[in-house]
Amino acid sequence: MPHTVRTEKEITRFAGFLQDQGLKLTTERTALVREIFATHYHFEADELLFKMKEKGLKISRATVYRTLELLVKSGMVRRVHLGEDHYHYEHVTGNSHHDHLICTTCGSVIEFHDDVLEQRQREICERKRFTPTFHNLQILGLCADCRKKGELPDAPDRVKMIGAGATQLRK
Amino acid sequence: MPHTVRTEKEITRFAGFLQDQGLKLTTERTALVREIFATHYHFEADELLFKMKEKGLKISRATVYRTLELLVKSGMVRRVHLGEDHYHYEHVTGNSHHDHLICTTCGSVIEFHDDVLEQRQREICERKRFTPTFHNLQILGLCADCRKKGELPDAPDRVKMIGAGATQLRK
DNA sequence: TCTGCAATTGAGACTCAGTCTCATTTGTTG
DNA sequence: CAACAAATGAGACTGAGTCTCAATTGCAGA
Repeated sequence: MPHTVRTEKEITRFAGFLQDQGLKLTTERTALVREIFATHYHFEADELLFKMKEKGLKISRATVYRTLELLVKSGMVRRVHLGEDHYHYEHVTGNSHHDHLICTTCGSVIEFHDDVLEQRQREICERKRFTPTFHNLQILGLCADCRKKGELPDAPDRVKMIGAGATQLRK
Repeated sequence: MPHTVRTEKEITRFAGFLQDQGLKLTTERTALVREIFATHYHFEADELLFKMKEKGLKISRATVYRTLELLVKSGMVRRVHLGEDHYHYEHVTGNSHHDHLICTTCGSVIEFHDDVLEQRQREICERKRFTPTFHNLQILGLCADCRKKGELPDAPDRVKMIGAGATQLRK
């Protein structure tokens, strides 16, 4: 599979970040960035580990987590809560910030961005003399498809997720 | 320490819920509800376990988690993410829903509620034909006090928390 | 091109929140 | 008060994520 121009650009971007920090661009890091930017949904750390293994690249769990941490620091990847009890990751492309509608029945995730919401949040912070750096909004509920199928909303504490994912990934 | 009328009322409410479900009101559950409704900040499950132990009531971890689950189901307690990698809990009193401003420097949590924000979220859901059941908004940043002290905002992925809490709670 | 060495890696031990099991105990209904 | 389902405690277990340390590797300078 040929690497797209896009992913190669991201590798260059990451290389620049690493250089600035006096860190090194290794083959493992390169492979991980390539995979992450070829993935267009929210993924879990262990899922990424598993996919690398599938491709015959043996990269340790520690390296996966370490690289994700660097990518988050560089701003190229975001770590998000999607109603489950562990993190998901998503790559950040260009215009960047968005929030999530999460279907508690089928697990699908709809991204959205709304300037009115953002502006109102800034106003609230101002009133409370709070300096925001980041925010995180998940709306849980039932997507149009599940609604149509006559599903009933789950209790909000019982969010099950579908995943492109692979369970029992370890060892 | 005398139990307030308020907490006794909550016990009655929980008893009603349990009865409806064909479940039993045990001494452990009563003690936990009392403690939870006497606590006016966001607490962790292990913190609750530890406080019970401190009071000489030995209630197992399993019971603490099981009771919290029931309380969440009954709507009397809410499980929230506060930027850390595990859950916090808060009791729900009366008018209920709010969101959180979380200081990434000192860990303080400011609650707020804003109807404009809520209304706008409903509009967004409508436009996406999504049926919301619940939402969750955390704004991370720097509180007024930390701002005054000249603290700089942490990276958003590095949220440390103060706690009224007790580390090394197990066993 | 080669060298030196700090940065990086992998393997696996470890942590920590949360779940599960099962033998024993307890609340409630008849 | 008996019967029995529900609940409990102890501790084993799980799964995500972190840490350690010896071995390896990228890269800046000779």
